Parts: sequence; C-alpha cells; structure tokens
Amino acid sequence: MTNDFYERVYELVRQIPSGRVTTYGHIAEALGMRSSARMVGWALNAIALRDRQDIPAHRVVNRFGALSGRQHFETPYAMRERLEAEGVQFIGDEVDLSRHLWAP
DNA sequence: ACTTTGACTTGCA
DNA sequence: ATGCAAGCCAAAG
Repeated sequence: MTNDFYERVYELVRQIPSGRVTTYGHIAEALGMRSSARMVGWALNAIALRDRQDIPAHRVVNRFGALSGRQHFETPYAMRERLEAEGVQFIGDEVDLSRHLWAP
C-alpha cells in the first residue's frame, strides 16, 4: 500500500544515490510531514527490524550530518564504514553535508 | 488505558 | 550565541 507512511519513506530512501545522504527533515518534508521528522526515524527503525537491506538506511542522517542512528546498526561503526565505502567524506564525526547532501 | 520515550527539528528566551 | 521547550505521531512499558 503506497499510502502507508513507512512505504513512502522506503521508496524515497531507496532513491538516494550511492555516495549521497539526506536528512530526516528533508524526507519528512518531502512527504508533507515537515514537523514529523521523528516518524521517519521510526520507519527506518522498522527497516532494521524487518531486514530490509534493499533500503540504504545508512544514507539517512540528522540535519547536522551526524550518524544518530548508528546504534541501531549491527555495530556502531557499520553505518560510517558503509558511507565511507561509498566515498562519503566526514568532518570529525559528521558527514560533509555541503558535499553529499541529496534532496529529493 | 495511561505514561514515557524516541534513527528529529524549529523556535523562543 | 547557547540553552531549554514545544510539536509531531507511533510504539513499547
């Protein structure tokens, strides 16, 4: 059911190109729920629980580029390692959004 | 059935 | 400029 909020999040996240990232806020805004960025996080959490590995949840970060969801991965470093493997550059512990931010 | 918390963001003090 | 509070909606205790 494409009307399901979760499914819409999945489709959008699936469209993030390799080496790019987006934020919870941008996804929420694209779905018409600008102030409900939290729900995006819940949807992604559901991805982890459902083993939806076809969805690159590691390419979704918070508005600062910080990997706030890393604790929900297999290991706290898996998220960053995957991003770096795609060529994403980090500034300290945060993604260089000015280079890699992707908007729907 | 009610309360608390959460992979967030924005706004006001 | 920094810090605290509120808003959003759903799930788990």
